[in-house]
Amino acid sequence: MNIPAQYDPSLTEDKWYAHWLEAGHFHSVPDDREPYTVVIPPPNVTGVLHMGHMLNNTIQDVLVRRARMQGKNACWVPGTDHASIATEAKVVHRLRDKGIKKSDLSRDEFLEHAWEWTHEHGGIILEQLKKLGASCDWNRTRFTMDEGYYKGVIDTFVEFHEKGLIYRGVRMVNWDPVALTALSDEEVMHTEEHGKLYYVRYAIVGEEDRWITVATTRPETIMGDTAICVHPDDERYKDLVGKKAIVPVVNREVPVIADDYIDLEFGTGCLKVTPAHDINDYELGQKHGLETIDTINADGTMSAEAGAYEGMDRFECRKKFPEELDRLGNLVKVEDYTNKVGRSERTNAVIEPRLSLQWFLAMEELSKPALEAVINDTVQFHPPKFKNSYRHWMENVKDWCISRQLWWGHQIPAWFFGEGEEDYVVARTEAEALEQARAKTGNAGLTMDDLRQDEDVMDTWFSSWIWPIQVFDGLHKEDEVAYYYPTNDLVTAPEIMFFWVARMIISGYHYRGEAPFKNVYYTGIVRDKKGRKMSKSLGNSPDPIELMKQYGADGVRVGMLLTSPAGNDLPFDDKLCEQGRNFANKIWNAFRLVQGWEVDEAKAQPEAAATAVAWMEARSQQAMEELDAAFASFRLSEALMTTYRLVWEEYCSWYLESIKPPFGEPIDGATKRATLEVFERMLKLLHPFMPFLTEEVWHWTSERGGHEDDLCVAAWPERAAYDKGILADIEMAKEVVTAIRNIRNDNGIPNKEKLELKVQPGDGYPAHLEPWIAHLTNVSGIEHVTEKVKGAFGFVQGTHRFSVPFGEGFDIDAERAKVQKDLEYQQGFLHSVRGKLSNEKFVSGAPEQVVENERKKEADALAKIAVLEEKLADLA
RNA sequence: GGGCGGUUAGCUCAGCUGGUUCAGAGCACCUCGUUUACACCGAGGGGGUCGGGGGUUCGAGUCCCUCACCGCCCA
Repeated sequence: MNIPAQYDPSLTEDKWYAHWLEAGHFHSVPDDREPYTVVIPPPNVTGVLHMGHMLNNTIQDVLVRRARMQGKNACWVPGTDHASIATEAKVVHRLRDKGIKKSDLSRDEFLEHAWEWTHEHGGIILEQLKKLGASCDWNRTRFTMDEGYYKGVIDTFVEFHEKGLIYRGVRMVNWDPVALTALSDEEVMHTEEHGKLYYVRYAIVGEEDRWITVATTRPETIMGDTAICVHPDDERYKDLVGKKAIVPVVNREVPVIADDYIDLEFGTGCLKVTPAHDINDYELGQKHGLETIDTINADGTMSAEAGAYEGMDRFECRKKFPEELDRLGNLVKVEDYTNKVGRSERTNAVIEPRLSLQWFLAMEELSKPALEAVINDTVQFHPPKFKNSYRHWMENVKDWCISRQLWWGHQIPAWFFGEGEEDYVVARTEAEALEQARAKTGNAGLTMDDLRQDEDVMDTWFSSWIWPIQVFDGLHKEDEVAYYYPTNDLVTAPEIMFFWVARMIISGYHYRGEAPFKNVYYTGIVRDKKGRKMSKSLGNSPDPIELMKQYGADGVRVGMLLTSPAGNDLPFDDKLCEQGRNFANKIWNAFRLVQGWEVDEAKAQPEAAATAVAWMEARSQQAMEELDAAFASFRLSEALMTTYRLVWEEYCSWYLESIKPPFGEPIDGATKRATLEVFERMLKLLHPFMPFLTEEVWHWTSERGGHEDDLCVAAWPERAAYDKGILADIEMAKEVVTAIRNIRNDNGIPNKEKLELKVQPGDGYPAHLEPWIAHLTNVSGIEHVTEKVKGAFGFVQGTHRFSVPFGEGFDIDAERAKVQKDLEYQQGFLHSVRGKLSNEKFVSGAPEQVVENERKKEADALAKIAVLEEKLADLA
């Protein structure tokens, strides 16, 4: 058998993935086992895999694979999100490239294009996840607009409407003038931007040369002003309240009103009130019964109300309008100013607050159990710091604007039959709608032609908020949802805590009476090494598929996990994947070594090997204990690191070196079997992190039968009690080995040259480790002596004194200097210990155990100092 | 403006209820090494006094106050 010296992922990964699929290892059906369920955060249907998906899905796969091996009925449901606004924007863009305007198409024609796009791109990202090794149950793949899911979304709308929780109302919404739709607050990003602050004066009616000056960042809205507002306590303007001011250019008389909403310090202390274009002004308008004049069209151009400016872009108008003000003598001054501007998350367009008729879901009552669940840890957040922002948001939750002026999505199931505010019905189907409309109007002759369905669609999140339920068709059937719901863990990004996580918890309580998952693991953002967010425009985002080609999927998975504790951003560097690849290679080579040993059953097990086997057994048990603890608290990078060190440090560097038979000689059967057993156990522990490599090696280490023998479904190793004594003993012995290696290193003594080792044993000296030490240090033997050894290197471990007699021509001065340095350190240490012990308050105040420890430290230090002083005298 | 989190080796991070040499890990770095699994390697090593200041305590990265800086969320 000739196994290549380097592991080549390209030869194994596709092979094993196909094998697992064929074996049906990822497919789940309800049975009598405990379920372990994860629903994927559905990526946008037209998206391509980026580093964020890599991180997120690697984590999910680790959790799912581990659960599967633990004997749970693991079910990871994949799928995609129709992503209403993002997808529609892409389709519009693509049509534009072909010279087609959305406005030239009918709704049906447009949707045809959108579906075409969806079918073309819909599968890509899921195929990419397979490369990563994601063990999703692909038979369960869902899409938020597939038939059953669509129906579920419509049903929720109708049901909430029947309950009176969904209502229609005129509200100030965040308007995206590019996408031509309303957005929820969560879809608006606020950034600081440089602008100007314009000071504009308005003439007061009936007063000679009396003016009132306001400061505004948005002069183009002046034509929509319907009042001037001052603070009721403001002495400067008190006498003007109740008078009228003249809006420049349009020469409209508006009242001067007073309201304590006004900030006395800002600008001039006077506010122009434009209820149509500012949320606060809108509220002021409501309160004071002001007129609303809309001067801006849906597409961001000026409306007919803007007179000569009609049709001009709002930003162009912002430049031009002040010029006219200046000519008329109304512009007092212009200052540079920095203020917060809201932009659309999707189109980056500056949001225009706009009044419109939208659908809303009343949130206050609905969200109460969802708030409680997170506060009392029924749903646990990892890391828990996110609980605070969750609470803050939930305590101030606003009604959810769920309508969007788009075509791609779930069309709102409302049909209008007249122009009156209440002239509509909400129903699951056209037939139901017609029936209801007939009843409502009392007109039995009404036909579908008399009904007009609402053009709008629902917010994307209004479909994904029922994801953990409806992927199992849980709104319509009980069989599967009863088994899989609630799911176990959700892995997602903190950015969508409000968009998605909070709302899933809300709908979970509403529909199932319990939260949809027990744990939420928040990943961080994958950044480049300079700490910048990865983005297309910066071109700093590596192509995950290329990365996997270069380092193997296992290498990339390890790379993603190495430095990303929950909630922390991940500064990504190819180096991390390289480390992952190197680790894979290390495991591969450990396997090559072990596999290559010929066994001689007649050979007795050497003592050193017996010691090593006992130690490795205990050490791997201890590591499993640590691993379980790390998983229990979702510290996955720590879990990986524990495994990494167990394999590389303990198994490869210490264990294998201590059982290696001399060159060309066979190994005894007992040692070989034990070595393979631990190795296979480690393969199991590694499998969730590195599924491909481990499955490959697994099939090399033993004869494997059918699919049920795959590592993918092998039983997770059982924990057992272990010998802590040998762990401590070996730690001491390792120090001895290192000390001798140091003597060789410092004095240029080759490993091949045998050394003598003498020891004056102290209390609890583990003599049984001597063969192990001798094996690793190439000493001819370990001799017990009762007196100090002259002419030797020396070191102390615990109370045991070791000596290595000098060979030919060693550097006595260097040795003396080293001993001197050591001595000074010990003296310093003794001094600090005695400092504590001579402190009356310490001795009386500290617990007995602590004081006792200090006394022991003192004794040890004294012993060491005595040895070192002797040594120094010896070397003089 | 409100809220939250952070500041520990060159980098990324551990460090739970204050007390064993607790100052740790991985990577990077330096020295040595062509020993028959692996140079995608091995052995060894240097490096931080825990952002600044103050306090509580016998004792503080670990608790409290304060300042500075950074990040995130919300308005």
